[in-house]
Formats: sequence, structure tokens, C-alpha cells
Amino acid sequence: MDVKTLCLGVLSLGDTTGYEIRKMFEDGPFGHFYDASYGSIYPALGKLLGEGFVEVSEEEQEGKPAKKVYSLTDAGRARLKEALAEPPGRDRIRSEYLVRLFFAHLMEPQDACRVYDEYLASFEHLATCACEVDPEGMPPGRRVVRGFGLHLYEAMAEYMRQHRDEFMEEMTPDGANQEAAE
Amino acid sequence: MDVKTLCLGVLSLGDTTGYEIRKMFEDGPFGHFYDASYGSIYPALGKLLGEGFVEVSEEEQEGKPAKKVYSLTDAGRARLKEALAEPPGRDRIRSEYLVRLFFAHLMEPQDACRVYDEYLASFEHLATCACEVDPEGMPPGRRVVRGFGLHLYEAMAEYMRQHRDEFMEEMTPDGANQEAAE
DNA sequence: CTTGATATATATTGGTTTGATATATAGCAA
DNA sequence: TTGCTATATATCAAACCAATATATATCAAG
Repeated sequence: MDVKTLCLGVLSLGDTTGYEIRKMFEDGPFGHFYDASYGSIYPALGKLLGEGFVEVSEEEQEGKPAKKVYSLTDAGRARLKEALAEPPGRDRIRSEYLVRLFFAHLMEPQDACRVYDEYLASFEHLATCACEVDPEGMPPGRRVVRGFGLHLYEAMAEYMRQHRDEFMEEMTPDGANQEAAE
Repeated sequence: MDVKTLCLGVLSLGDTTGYEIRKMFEDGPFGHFYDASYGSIYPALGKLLGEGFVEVSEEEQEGKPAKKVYSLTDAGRARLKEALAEPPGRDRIRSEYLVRLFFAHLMEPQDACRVYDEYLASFEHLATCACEVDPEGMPPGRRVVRGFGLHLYEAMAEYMRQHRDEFMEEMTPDGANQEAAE
């Protein structure tokens, strides 16, 4: 599964530009389970164009630079279906937060506590955002993915809320409070 | 957070080889929240050696190739602490499974159902494995990370078990069973 | 008793991806 | 009028991954 396939997938939802594809991975529905940057999206679209899987129409705009609106061809739709039929590789996660928590005993206690609270807050935020997305009219798979994400963020936030006090106490033993110590 | 920092972290748990560091990211405790391949680990160890953050001692072995056992220097320990104090970037996930479920309506129903069941099974497996790790004697941060992972895998498996029937029915409408149709 | 698979162990290479930056224009706030 | 944000495309060095090469040992299957 490379960025080319991801682009085909995004384009299956409607014609769009490289810029907007990137935004989909940043805030949009894809951000929760994939990532891609300009440096991979633009070359991917270029290759797909050369292979006949997408078409492009340049739309002049006043003020802003000209848009290149890409759209899927029939060959592209077939290619996407083909790629989705391939066996999926296992999930990969990269969490700098969990790395820090894992090594919390090597950090300054107040830094570790800040990381903990930031991480908890990020899940509460994500859960709120995921909650606002209306599943009405979604195809079943997409609805499952939305519910899965929402359930996940809530479970993560719940776990971190429940174990917060325990962690904070163990990180700052024998009354070594953040401010007042003496 | 680059692979160099990750290597320093692994070495803070004890002296080891590049080969074993890789295995830590595959099966070991790090696999749940980070990934790194040989092509990044060996060059990272080489650079760390040049920078004086790690030392190496070649251990000849009969039969097998000579081991290069790396160990952290004091400078390396300081560098690790420094790196952990930097603000963490946001979590990144790459799930080929969720991509497929998102586009399940473009797939053959039986393929989509297989992906669903495989994904569910993978979480049940991960939960079982995480359950077997004894948190006794772990520092608080590491214990939180373990509990977090376990809680997460169980929540994911639970969600997918609960919505399985719903998904399967919606994927194969009006009695279009996998085998017998007609 | 040899073939193939698996495991230990280091290392490299080609291709992909990231993160940052460049270019260009407009709007809006300080 | 300076700086910030947003729209939009594009590129580049550095980092990174997946695959492969090398070398040896063990163990099971045929």
C-alpha cells in the first residue's frame, strides 16, 4: 500500500487537488489511520497521470495559483479495486508520546507529567472531533471505521484518566510537589 | 525523534546488538508503539559510535558471526535525557486494514469480510500477548504503557466483535451468501 | 543424507517518504 | 507595512523501509 493507492482512494470520493488530498491526511477522515506529505503526494499524482489512472484539468483562478483538479479514470478505479484486494500489511504506529512515557523514569518528573496530561487531552480532543462526524449515509465500512476510531479515542482517554493519579504520585515520590517543596 | 534516539533508549535497558534492537521493534515491548528496520538501525549505531554516545565490544562466537555488543556511555545517557525532554510530535498511524475497511464498498464482499475477521483476530492475539507480560517491577511509566496497550487491544477487539454481524449483513445484502446463492 | 526452512548476525542498496523550504498571491490583523 | 494565515504547486536533502547479500548452524522433512 503506497501513496499512489491512497490517492486513488481519495479521488474515488470525488475530484480534487493535491493540496486538498494533503489536508485530508492532516485533519480529514484519513488522518486517523494514515499519513502522507506533499513530497509523496505530488510525485504520486504525476506517476498516476503517466500510467493513465488519473486525469487532470487545470482550473485558472483569479488571485490564487491555478488549480490542478485530478479525477479518477476507469483504469484508475480498476487499479484501486485491485490494490484493495491485496493482503494488508500489519498496522504500524509511531508514538513519540508513548516512547516518552516508557522512559518517564529518565525524565524530569514535571516534564513526564506534562507529557501525560497533553496525551490525555489529545485523546479527549480527538474523541470530541470524531463524535461530531455524522455517520448518516456512510457505506458500512466507513461507518465501522468511524465508530472504531471514536470508541478507541474514548477508551484511551478513559484509561489515562483512571490511571492519572497513580502515575503522578509514583513520578513524584515523598511529597516532592511540582512547586512548593521547601 | 529519530532512530538514533530510539537506539539510545533501547540501550538504556541493557547492552545489546543491532540484531536484537530490531527484534525489540518486531516482537518486543517497542513494537507496540514504534518501528525501525535494519537499514536505519545499523547506520544509527554507526553515527552514535562516531559521536561518542555508545561504545562497542566485539564478541567472537564459534559458529555464528561475531557479535557487536553496544553499550551506552555517560554522554549517551545525557543525550537520551535531552532528547526525551523535547516536545513530542503527534502520533502517526498507518493501518492498511482500516484503509481497506474504509473502502470496503469497493471490494468483493468476501474479501472485505476476511479483512474484518483478520483484523479482529489480530487484536485478540495482541491482547493475549500483552496480558502475558508481567508488570511487576516495572517503572511507573512503563507500567502505564503496558496497561494502555492492553486496554487498547481489548477495546478494539470488543468493538469489532460487537459490530461484526452488522457489518457482515450490510456487506452481503438480500441473502447473497458467500457460497450458496441461487 | 541432503534439501529446505528457520534462526543468528551484520551490512548495503534502491527506492520511497518526510520535513522543510521556495514560489506566488491574497486577505486580515496588529 | 509588517507579519501571519491560507491557498496552491513543487522540489530537495536527509531519513527511512523493504529487500537482499553474506555467512553459519540447527532441525525437520523427504
